[in-house]
Amino acid sequence: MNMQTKNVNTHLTEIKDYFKVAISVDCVIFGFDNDELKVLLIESDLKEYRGKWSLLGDIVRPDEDLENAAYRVLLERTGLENVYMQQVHAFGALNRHPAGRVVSVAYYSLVNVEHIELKLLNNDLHWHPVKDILQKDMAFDHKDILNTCLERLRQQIIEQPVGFNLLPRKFTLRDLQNLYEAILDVKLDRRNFRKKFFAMDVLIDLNEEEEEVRHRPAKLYGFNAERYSQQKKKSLGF
Amino acid sequence: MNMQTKNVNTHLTEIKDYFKVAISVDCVIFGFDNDELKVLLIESDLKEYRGKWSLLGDIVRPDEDLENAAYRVLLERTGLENVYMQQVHAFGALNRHPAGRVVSVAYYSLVNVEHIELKLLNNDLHWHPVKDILQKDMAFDHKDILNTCLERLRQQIIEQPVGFNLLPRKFTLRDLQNLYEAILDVKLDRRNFRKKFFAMDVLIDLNEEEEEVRHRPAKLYGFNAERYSQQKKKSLGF
DNA sequence: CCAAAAGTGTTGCCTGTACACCCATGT
DNA sequence: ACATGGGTGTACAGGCAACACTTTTGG
Repeated sequence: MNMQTKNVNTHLTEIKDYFKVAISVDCVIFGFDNDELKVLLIESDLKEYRGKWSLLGDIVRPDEDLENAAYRVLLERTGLENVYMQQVHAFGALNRHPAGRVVSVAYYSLVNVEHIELKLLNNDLHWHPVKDILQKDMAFDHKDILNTCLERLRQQIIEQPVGFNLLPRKFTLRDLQNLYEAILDVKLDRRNFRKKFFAMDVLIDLNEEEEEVRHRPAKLYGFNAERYSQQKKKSLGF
Repeated sequence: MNMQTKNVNTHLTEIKDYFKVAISVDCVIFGFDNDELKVLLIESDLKEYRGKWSLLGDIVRPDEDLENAAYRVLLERTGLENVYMQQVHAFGALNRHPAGRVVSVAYYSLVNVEHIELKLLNNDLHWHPVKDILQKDMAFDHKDILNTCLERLRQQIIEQPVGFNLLPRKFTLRDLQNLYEAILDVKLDRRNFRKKFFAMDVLIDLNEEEEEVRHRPAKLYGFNAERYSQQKKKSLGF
């Protein structure tokens, strides 16, 4: 075998290897319930990760782009469409997947848990408090992915009011503040918090109140999506 | 043309029978010269993009992770190691590559143009003012990638003093300000700019001055990398 | 001595933060 | 009536932005 041929063959083999990779998406689906930030997980079906929790993901199909794949996973698993979703990071460590080379693109999304609950029954999905799950092992490098997405979420909600996506259509200011306190793991001043959001001018006063609470009922607000998009640039700066 | 020097893009076409999906990295290499933000590009060798400019990228090999691939591209093309680099976004549109499905992970890096100049001679790389290149067509979706990375860079330098990576080891405050003004495309107040950076405490007074200028010479400063890492969290907030 | 850019402080404003009392409801 | 959380305003401090004159060098 002469040098030239050898080089060519070697190279072709290597080139073929280049295509033995797969692309997947992993979705970090955040919800907010019971004043806790939660994440939607499934038990891993790989024997290597028996009993460990896994994010929702799938291989990207030849006929769909990355975003489509992420939305598809979300739709298949939760039945939800038109959800807030954002690409966060690509994870490509060599041995991150036991079956071979799989590069995964992580997305995080924010959903209203109430919209999902019914569908959970036919499914093996479960909401987990993020604080708890971070103490445990997860499948693959999903702990890394979760941490990275959580970090991004924290950064995001102090820059833009994306937190609304986690709340029901009607909510109280206390709900909103609990959300921020849970995600950022801080205590915030009630008066200053209100001032900030009223100044942002993204709340719609629905002229309704809570009911069945044993204290003064709080007013209910909605989220003004139109004003939100105008105000994207403003920082919240906690 | 022998096999060794052939470009990967050519291989893609040749072996399209085996084709499934490939992962590549694309590097947006920023430099700062002549008071302009520049980006390092190469002329595309694909006939589809004849005469158009392309980012520096390559297929990710089976034995390297994403970051390694990006550093390899940088090393091969510029001879530089230990460069500031950051992953920005994964691009996976269906038809972004004419030879087939290639998902590309974009990285941006900041280099000191002086460290590269000599090596450019043996190469078909060229620095382009970012402002100019954004007016022109680019190969693939590289304009998107460039825009996304530029946006990230802008965000980054107002949060952390990463701009130092674009400057020589010794620089004046005017250099630093020019850098910020060029990247952010704004005019900044000289006194406030100085105050801000002195307060940040990341500048080392080298007790040296410019020479051969026909006006009062400016003092030269260095960058205190140690203090920088402590102060990462502080915002600059322009 | 002229041109050109370097260097230097103060003030007002705006934003963030700390903080305490009265109000409406259910029990 | 009481317990519980809802709703509200003010004062202080720190950070940001606006602004003009003197200094040093080369020509």
